[in-house]
Amino acid sequence: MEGSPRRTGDARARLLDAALKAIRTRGYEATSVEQLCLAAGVTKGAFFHHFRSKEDLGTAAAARFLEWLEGLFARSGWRDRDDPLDRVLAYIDFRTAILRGEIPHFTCLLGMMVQETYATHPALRATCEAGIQSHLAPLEAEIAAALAARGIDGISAAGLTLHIMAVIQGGFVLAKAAGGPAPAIEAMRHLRRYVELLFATPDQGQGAAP
Amino acid sequence: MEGSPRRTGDARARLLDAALKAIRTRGYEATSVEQLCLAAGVTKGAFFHHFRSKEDLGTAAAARFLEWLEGLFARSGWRDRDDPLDRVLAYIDFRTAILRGEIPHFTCLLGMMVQETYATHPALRATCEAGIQSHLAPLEAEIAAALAARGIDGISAAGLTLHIMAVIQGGFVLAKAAGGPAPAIEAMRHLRRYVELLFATPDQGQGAAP
DNA sequence: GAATACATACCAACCGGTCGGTATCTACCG
DNA sequence: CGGTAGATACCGACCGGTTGGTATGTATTC
Repeated sequence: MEGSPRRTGDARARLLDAALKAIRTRGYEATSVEQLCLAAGVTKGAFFHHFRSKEDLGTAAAARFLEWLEGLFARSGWRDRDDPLDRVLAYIDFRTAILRGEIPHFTCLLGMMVQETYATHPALRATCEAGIQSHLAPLEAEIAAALAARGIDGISAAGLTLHIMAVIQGGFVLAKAAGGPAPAIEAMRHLRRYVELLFATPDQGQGAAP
Repeated sequence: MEGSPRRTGDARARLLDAALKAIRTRGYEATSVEQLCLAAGVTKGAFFHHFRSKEDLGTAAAARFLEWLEGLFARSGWRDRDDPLDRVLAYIDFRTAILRGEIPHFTCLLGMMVQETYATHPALRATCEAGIQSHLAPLEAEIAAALAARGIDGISAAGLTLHIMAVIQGGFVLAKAAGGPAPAIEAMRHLRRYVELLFATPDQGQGAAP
């Protein structure tokens, strides 16, 4: 009776893990619930016990991915520096350091899924957008602090945060096209240089004459 | 010879047009050949007369998209300036100017499709990669010329081209997440500033303000 | 004994793809 | 000039397999 190895209770987690891998590899639409069940070693009954629909699975997968991502970034210690600018650069450096190994291991489930579903599954689109925003919030706070510390105005923290995320997401796209992380790494190198340049510029915010 | 308005012969073009729209809206996997036939007003027989398979349609759609894109950029006249750097900036400006209207009208079929197929359809992945490279080649040439003209080394034209494309593709991802082009426009603004900063050599003041 | 956590069996709709047939145009022959 | 053989363009019924989803049954836990 004691220590009985219960197989029950883990079906949901196994399905979610399978979903993360599958969606990051083949995308949301190309991932069928049958394949997912097969990969997770459960049956369809288990799937629809834990998820009302495939879309519901997508929502849960987005949440799970975000959890995993936040754990990863928390462990990286990118916010441990004293200077806000150093934290921003540390974020970029960590993002670059992640770019190794197999493509599905470093790409973004939210970015992939939102592209497939923005026009067809409004709920999934909103979930992905919220997830990205949630991940970006602390970065934006650090950028705002860095801008304030150097007295730079004329540049919004939100805008620069968006730009950074664009380079990251675009890097993923190019990595998939190239079959490896090289283009993404190159793009991140330029991004770092931009941030350095931006904060090194002696006098900023002269954009009076467009 | 002349004149005779033949209704036949346009099925392929209609299918391709429908495919461009559908893939840019819902993606490759979520687009079924039956939906395509319905949208194009033809039957399945016509589809499989012109395309061996759905993957073949994907290849043809990529080629068609590239054709359309090249026509668009040729008409924009971004290479008409005298200075190579101005051409690069004109490319960025045109890319920014395009960011209007409905999302499927300005996003990239190649970037979308390659993400869905990089792991499952190697031929489509290669086609998309080649298409992106083909579009980028003239931009890279202008960047190389601009770097040479200012005597800037330590920066590769290919790398900077990749970075620019990453911002563009990432902008599309964020636009789909946000439901509008605003984040993409913001990212492009930063990209332009980066290129300006990069080419503005502090000790060599070449003030060619337009 | 009620709720939870699954498994099994099943379904209608849809998927990519095939196949036999037809209408139209072109090439060549006489 | 008419006839016809062949290629091209397209139609629409059909196929086996897969899709997301359901209905029901059963073992375990609280």
